Amino acid sequence: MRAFWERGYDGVSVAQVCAEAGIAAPSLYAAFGDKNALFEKACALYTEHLDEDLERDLSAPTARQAVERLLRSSAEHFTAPGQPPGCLVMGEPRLTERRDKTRGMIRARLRRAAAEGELTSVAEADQIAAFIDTVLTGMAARAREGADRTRLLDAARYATRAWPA
Amino acid sequence: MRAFWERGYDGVSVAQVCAEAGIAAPSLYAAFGDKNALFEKACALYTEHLDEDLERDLSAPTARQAVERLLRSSAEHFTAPGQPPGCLVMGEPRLTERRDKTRGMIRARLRRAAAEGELTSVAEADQIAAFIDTVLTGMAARAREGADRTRLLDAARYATRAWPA
DNA sequence: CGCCAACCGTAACGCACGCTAAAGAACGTG
DNA sequence: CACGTTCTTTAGCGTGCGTTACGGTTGGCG
Repeated sequence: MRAFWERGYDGVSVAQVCAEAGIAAPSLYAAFGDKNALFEKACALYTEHLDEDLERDLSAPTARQAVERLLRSSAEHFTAPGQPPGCLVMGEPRLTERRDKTRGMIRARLRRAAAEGELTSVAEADQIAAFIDTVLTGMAARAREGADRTRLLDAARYATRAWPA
Repeated sequence: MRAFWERGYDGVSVAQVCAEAGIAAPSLYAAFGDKNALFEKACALYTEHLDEDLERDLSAPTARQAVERLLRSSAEHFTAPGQPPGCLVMGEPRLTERRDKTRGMIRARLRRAAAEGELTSVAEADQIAAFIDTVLTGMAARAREGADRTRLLDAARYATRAWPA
């Protein structure tokens, strides 16, 4: 998981995984099948607590608080010490499906806010969702190329000021 | 250039470039040297008009207008019809240097705004620069995975509302 | 101690890659 | 028409990839 997280599916060779894991290739193949299956296992491990964290953040009483929490915890996750910078899901081209899922949850939360009167319309909710998606994607990419936590949190803080109270 | 733009350096094989260009490998090697030199030529072509466009956008009278123009023209560039979606520079891990240059120009423009009193401090300028960097990076990534122009412009519009007038 | 089964590392396969040498075609010049 | 130059094509090199067959080692059990 660490290797895929750092360098992506195509950037990691099976030999490198074997070296980092301290085992030989046949053992790895006996345990996981092939590189694809190994990657899916790594993804499953990575995304294990992702949905609940997401739901926890998004369950805040107001959409503004929900987005604030989401952006803040994402910035912290993308720069967690002892872990690779960025996000395995955001950095992997083939995981479009998983990203769409997250986007759908954000959009749903904002549409709920529109239905509850916190936002003026569903259209506004979708636009803000697109904006938040963009910021999250950017934060992950910036983290991977070395942006530190402070800078990401700065970006997150300004992003939450984007729509009027 | 199109091939590298669409799929990145590692995602493009010399054989594919040859097929798309309608020439054989030795001709390509005679003309460009090797894959790296070809890529640098493609980058030079891509970035040819990039700095002037950037300076044109950033030369707006106020920093807010400068950022508005930059975000808007970037959103349009990332979704230009007949061209690959996204940005060659933003999508290529090895072009960190080029991205840093763009970031430096944005930060310089916002620091100027701080010096001129449009922003309250250099610290605020740097924070807004980090935010704008993040949004730009995210817009390029979102464009590459299929986000349409409308969505990117929505994100750009909300990003410009992030700091008070 | 002897046996069997499970495990592990070595070595190799087929393939695609970046790259290049040498054969062959096209073309202007005498 | 013959020739020399220039470009293109064919074919192949070495390397690293994902993957797997095989022989040696280890460890538990009678």
